[in-house]
Amino acid sequence: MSKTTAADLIDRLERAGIRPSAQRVAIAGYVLATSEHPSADEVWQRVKTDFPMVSRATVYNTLQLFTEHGLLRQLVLAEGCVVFDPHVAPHHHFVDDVTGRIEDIPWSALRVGKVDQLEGVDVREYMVVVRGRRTRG
Amino acid sequence: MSKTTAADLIDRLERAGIRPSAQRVAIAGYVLATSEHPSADEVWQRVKTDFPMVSRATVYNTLQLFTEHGLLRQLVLAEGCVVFDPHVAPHHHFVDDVTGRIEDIPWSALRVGKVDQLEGVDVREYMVVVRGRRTRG
DNA sequence: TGCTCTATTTAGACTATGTCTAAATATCGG
DNA sequence: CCGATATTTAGACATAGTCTAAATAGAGCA
Ligand SMILES: [Mn+2]
Ligand SMILES: [Mn+2]
Ligand SMILES: [Zn+2]
Ligand SMILES: [Zn+2]
Repeated sequence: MSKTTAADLIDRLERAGIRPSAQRVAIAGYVLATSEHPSADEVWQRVKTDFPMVSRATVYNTLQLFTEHGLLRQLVLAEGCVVFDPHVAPHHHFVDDVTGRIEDIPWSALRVGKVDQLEGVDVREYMVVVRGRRTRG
Repeated sequence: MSKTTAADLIDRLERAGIRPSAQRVAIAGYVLATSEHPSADEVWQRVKTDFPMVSRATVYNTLQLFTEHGLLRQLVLAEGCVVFDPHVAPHHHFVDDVTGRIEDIPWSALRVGKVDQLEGVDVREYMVVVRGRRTRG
């Protein structure tokens, strides 16, 4: 039953090399503990209930700061930002960190196992998303 | 060397149950042949070079129509639409089709093979993205 | 303590992009 | 051709990410 106290949060921010301002502690109190995978604006809405005067820019900047210091990851999974792919058969994707370009990986080029053993889900589709850099090729 | 002709495109649209208006054929001529994984606005910009008067609404509606008829897939992979995850260790994700909720799948729950055999890429990270519905559980 | 420099926060403008509407246009069946 | 339907259009609207200049808060030092 270890509840995350303000002192715990301050400690964590300081160990990450981040000065623990009141705003940053409030943001950390939500976003470092959630399992909700919130968008930046969702974090803003949520933090405002405890800290009404926090600005949108502070929340965005703080999330970026936490990410740079390894306390958060950014996942490109939010609905509403889609790209279109005329290749409708199952395949995987590679996203180039440098250019942002999305490339196809043939289904047979990777092997994914144990998907059918997932509990409590009715799987419609799945794919591997690989991120990195292109080398010579 | 089979170039996609307008007649081919019209045929494909008709077989999909879509009336082949001039705008739809112009949009199809780009988006059904590309390997670029474009966003809707990128499709709009591109199609406008050949068909300057096409409206944004038509492009968005047409992409939706093509998707509903199985000619396109929508991929949630575009940079700029991120969610934040305090769980920074490698893991996979399940996205609920009904609620949009993103849930963690432990790294050990799935098995991914042959990633190290990908040619021409320096892999920084990868994950499986599973989409579907929650059942009882 | 009070001063000065720096880090941080703020409001709000700005941009980009997805959505919606009502009117105009094109196409179809008869 | 005519009336009905399908499609397209311009532009308003909404949402969310970015940027800026000014205000505030905090740290280091006299
Ligand atoms: Mn998590
Ligand atoms: Mn493709
Ligand atoms: Zn693809
Ligand atoms: Zn996660």
